[in-house]
Amino acid sequence: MNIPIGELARRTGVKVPTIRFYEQIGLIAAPPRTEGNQRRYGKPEVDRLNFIRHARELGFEVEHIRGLLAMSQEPQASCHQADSIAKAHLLEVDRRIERLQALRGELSRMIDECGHGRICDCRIIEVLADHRQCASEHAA
Amino acid sequence: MNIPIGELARRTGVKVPTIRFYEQIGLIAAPPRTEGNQRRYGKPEVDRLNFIRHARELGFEVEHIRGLLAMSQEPQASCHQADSIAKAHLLEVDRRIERLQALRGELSRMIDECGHGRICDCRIIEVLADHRQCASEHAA
DNA sequence: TCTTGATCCTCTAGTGGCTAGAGATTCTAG
DNA sequence: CTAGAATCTCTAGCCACTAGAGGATCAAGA
Repeated sequence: MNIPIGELARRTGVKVPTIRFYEQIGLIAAPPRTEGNQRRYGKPEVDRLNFIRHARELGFEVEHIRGLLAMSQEPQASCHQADSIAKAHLLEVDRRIERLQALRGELSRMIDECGHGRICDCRIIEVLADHRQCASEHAA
Repeated sequence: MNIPIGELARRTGVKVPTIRFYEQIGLIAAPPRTEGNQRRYGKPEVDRLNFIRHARELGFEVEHIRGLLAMSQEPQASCHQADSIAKAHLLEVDRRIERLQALRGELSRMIDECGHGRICDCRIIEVLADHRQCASEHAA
């Protein structure tokens, strides 16, 4: 315990200025300070920050994360509300997965079909150039 | 030909201010203007913008797109670079899908349990907070 | 105790990739 | 000729950081 900000950064992979930024926007609470005005953190902050980092990596917006955090910290709160928030999140997550999988398919198809030769035969470029014509004609 | 910017926007799905922005950052060339200083585009710009839009939708960064565009204009060059840009991107997409699926599982578990009246053991935070421990121990 | 160098502080400004809005001009159909 | 849609430039804003200046504090060793 009594972790200084740099150590917190090391443990969570969130950079020091970003931690201060999160405090500023109220995503994490302002921790106690030393006599000399330096921040000191505890174990809960490590968890919370790790959570935030993963959620950010997953592409959730800060506002979204605020909701998830709030939900997780009110175990006694009305189940109705938590339920509907969670369901909305689930829907959103499903949409994301769907889109990423479509994207994945397209990317990997592109890569497969790239003959590793000249640009003029490279499907990566071709596919990006025009989605609708790529299977049919390319001589005008 | 002689397409005004709004028409270009309609044909490519890229918004008017975004087209001007792309010109500003040099992603597309400054087109000729009318007497009255309005931009007029031709067919090549439509293609180029479509390429850009599609690549952006696939999540490629502008700098990557710059590279892909440059490559596409040297048809004799090797497509090795395009291939590696796309592969790196694919890896990233895979990582995202994996994490989202973990989150999805946890969310839907929560929702199930919520149906039974208890959210007091919500583990959303744990799941996202520390990826490495979630399968093993959660009683300290 | 003093010093040194790593870490910390606050503050302002910059980044990417747009997006919005003001206020003026130009184009085009009737 | 005119009305109104589209265009122009410019500035400022958005989100989620990131960088850097300039100074204070902390911990370990001499």
